[in-house]
Amino acid sequence: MSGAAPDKPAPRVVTSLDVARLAGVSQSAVSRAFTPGASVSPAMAERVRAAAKQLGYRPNVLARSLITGRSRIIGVVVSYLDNYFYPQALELLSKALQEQGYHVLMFMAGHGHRHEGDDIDAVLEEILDYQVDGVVLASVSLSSDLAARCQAAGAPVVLFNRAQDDASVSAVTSDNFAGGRRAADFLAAGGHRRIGYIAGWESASTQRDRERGFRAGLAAHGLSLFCRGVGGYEFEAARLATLDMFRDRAAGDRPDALFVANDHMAFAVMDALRDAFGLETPRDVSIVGYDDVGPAAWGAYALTTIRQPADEMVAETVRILLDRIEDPTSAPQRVAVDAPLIIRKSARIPDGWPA
Amino acid sequence: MSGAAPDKPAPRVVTSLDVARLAGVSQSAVSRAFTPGASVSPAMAERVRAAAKQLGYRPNVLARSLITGRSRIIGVVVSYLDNYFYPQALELLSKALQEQGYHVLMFMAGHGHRHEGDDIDAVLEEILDYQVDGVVLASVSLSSDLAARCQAAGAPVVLFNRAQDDASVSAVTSDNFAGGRRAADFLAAGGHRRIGYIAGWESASTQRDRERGFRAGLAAHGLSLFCRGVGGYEFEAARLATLDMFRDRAAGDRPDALFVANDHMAFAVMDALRDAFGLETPRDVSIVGYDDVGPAAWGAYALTTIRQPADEMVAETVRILLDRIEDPTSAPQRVAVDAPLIIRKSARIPDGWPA
DNA sequence: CTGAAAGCGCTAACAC
DNA sequence: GTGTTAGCGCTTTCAG
Repeated sequence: MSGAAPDKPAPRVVTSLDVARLAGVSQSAVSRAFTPGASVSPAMAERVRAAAKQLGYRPNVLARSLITGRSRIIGVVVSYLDNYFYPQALELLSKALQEQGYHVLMFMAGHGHRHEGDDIDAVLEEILDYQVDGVVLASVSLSSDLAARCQAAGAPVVLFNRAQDDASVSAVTSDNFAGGRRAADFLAAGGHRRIGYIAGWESASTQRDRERGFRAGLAAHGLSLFCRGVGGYEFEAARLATLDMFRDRAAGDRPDALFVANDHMAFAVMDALRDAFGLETPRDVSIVGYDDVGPAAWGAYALTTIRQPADEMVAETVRILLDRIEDPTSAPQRVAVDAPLIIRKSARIPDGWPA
Repeated sequence: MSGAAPDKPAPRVVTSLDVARLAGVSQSAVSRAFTPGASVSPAMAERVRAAAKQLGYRPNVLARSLITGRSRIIGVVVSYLDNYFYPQALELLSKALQEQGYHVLMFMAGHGHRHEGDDIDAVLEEILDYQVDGVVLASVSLSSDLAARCQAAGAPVVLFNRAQDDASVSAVTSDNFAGGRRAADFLAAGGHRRIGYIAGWESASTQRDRERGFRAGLAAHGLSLFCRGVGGYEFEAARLATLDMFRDRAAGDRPDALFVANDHMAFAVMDALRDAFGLETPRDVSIVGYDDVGPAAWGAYALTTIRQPADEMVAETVRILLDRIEDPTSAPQRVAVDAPLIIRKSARIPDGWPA
C-alpha cells in the first residue's frame, strides 16, 4: 500500500534454506521432508511442508541431480515425426516415463539417412552432457564404441524399432520376420500370384527382417517375389517407385498384390495406383502395409496391415530402461513383440479366412 | 595384458579438475577453455582441449546450470500428438532450439479437454522444477496466476496455437479470424448456399476465432450459417457430428458445403460422407479444412484447406522466447501469422478464381 | 591472461 | 528423528 515504486522483485529463487529458517528447522529436515521414504516424523514433515507452501518452495531438480548422480532425465532421439508411428510412440513413451517420475529430453537427429552416422555422434554427446539416466534411440542405430561411451557414462541405451547385431545394447522391435511372413501368408491365401514388394530403407534392420520374412512366407507357398521397388520409408520415393513399377509393365504383367514395408509408404502407393493408373484396392491390386498408424484406419485407405503395437513396445522399452538404471550390471535385453495382421479393406480376404 | 580380472571400472565421471591436473593448469582455465568468448590465450585453450580430449571430458551441463542460473532447457507441453499439426510443430521447434543451443524437455498434458485445467497446474510445477529457461505451451491455456508463477521463476512463457485475453503472456497463432473468413469467401464464391460448419473444441480460442471469421465472411456475402455440428477437434466426434448432421435432413435440405475447424476432423467428415451416404467431394459437398497437415496433400483426400504455417509459427515462438530470456524485462508479444488458402480438390473452385 | 577461493542448491554421511 | 558438516562439478569474483 506504500507509494513506493515497486522494484523489480529480483526473481530470486526460494531455497531449502529459506524454508528451513521459516520453519525453524535444519536444511536437512527440509530435504528429508521432500524425499519419499526418508526418516522424518509426521509432525516435522507437516511443519516443513507448511513453510514450503507458504514460500512456494519446490526442490531444484538440477541441484539434486548433482549430488545424487541421477537426473531423472531420459534422452530420446527421433528422426521421422512425419511417419506417424513415431509421434504415437513418443507420446506413449513420454507418458509412461512421466508416471515413473522421469522426463524426456528430446533430440532430433537430422532427417535423411545419409548423415545419420555423423549426426548421431554429435547428438549423443549433447545428450550425455545432460547426465541423462538413460537413452532411447528411435529408429537409429549406433556404432558399438558409441554404445560403450554411453555405458561408461552410466547411461543404459535401448534401441527402439531397430535391431543391431551388437548384443551389448538392448533393443525392442516388433517381430518383423514373423510380420513379413504373415503378410505373405495372407496374400498367398488370397490367391494372388504376382506379388510385389516395396522396400524401406535398405540399411534398416526392420526393412531387412520384414523382407526376409515375406520372402520366406512366399516360398512356403511355392511363390517368389514377382517384382520389387524401393521407397526408403519415404512417401515421395514410394510414390515414384510405384509409378516406375507399373509404368514399366503391360497391364497383364503387373503385380496383383503388393506388400509395402510400412504404412506411410502404403498410402503413397495407393494414391499413385489410383491417381496415375486408375487402379483400386482391392479390386485391381491388394495392398498390405506395416505399422497400423492412425490413417490406416481412416475410411479413405482402410489399409490392411501388420500392426506394430506401440503400447507394448513402449512398455518393454521402459521396463528394460528402468531395470538397467536400477541395476546397471543387468544384461542387455532384446525383445520382439508379436505383430498381428489387421484386416481392413485394401487386400482381398481369402475365402474362409482364417483357414 | 595382466592376468588380473578386470574390475568394474567404476563409471566415475571425468571432471574439470581431472583435466586441469593433467594439463597442469587451474580448474578455472579449463572452465574458460570451454566458455565461448572467455579470456584464454590460444596456447592455454589448446593445451586444455588436448587434455580434455585425452580424458574424454565434457562439461556437466547440470552443474553449470546450478551456478549460471540458466539450464538451456525449454519445457514444452503438448497434448495431441494425433493431430499431425503438433508432431510437425514439435519437430521444427526442437530443431530450431537445438540450433540455438537449447533443448526440449517434453511434457504430455493428459488427453481430453475436461481435465486440462487440473493437469496443466501439476505439469507446470514439474517443469519449473527443472529450472527451465522458458516454456512453450502448445494448445493449452493457463490461468493468469500460473503465468505469474512462471514469470516469478524467471521462465518466460509462450502460448503456441492458443491465444488468451491475459496480455501478460506471449502467444503465437495463425490469423484464425482471417483464415475463417477466407474459407467463407472461397465457399461463397463457389456458389454454395447451404454452408455448414463443424466446430472444434468450444473453449479453444482457435475455434472461436475461426468461427467468428467464417461467420463474418458469410455475412459479407449475404449468407449465414446453414447448420452447425461440434467435433471438438476429435476424429470420432467429428464423424458422429457429420452423421447426425446429414441423417437429420432430407437429401435436398443437406448442406452443400462444410468448413471444418481443422484438417484432422475434415478427414473424418469426408470418410463419413463417403462411407455412410455415398457423398463425394467436391461433387456432392465441398469441404474446406484448417491446418494443412501432411495427409491433406495425400491423393485420397486432396483437401482444400487453410494453411497454418508451422515453420513461421515456430520461428516466431523461438524468437519471442529467446528475446525474453535474454531480456526478461522485454514485453510479452502476440503474433498471428498469415494463413493462406491452399486449393486442392475437396472444394469446388469458383469460376475465374482468384476473382 | 591466469590462479585461488568461494559458493550455486541440494543431499549424504555422521554424530547426537 | 534431527542437526552438523562436507561436497557434488562447475563458474565466478578477485588478486596478481
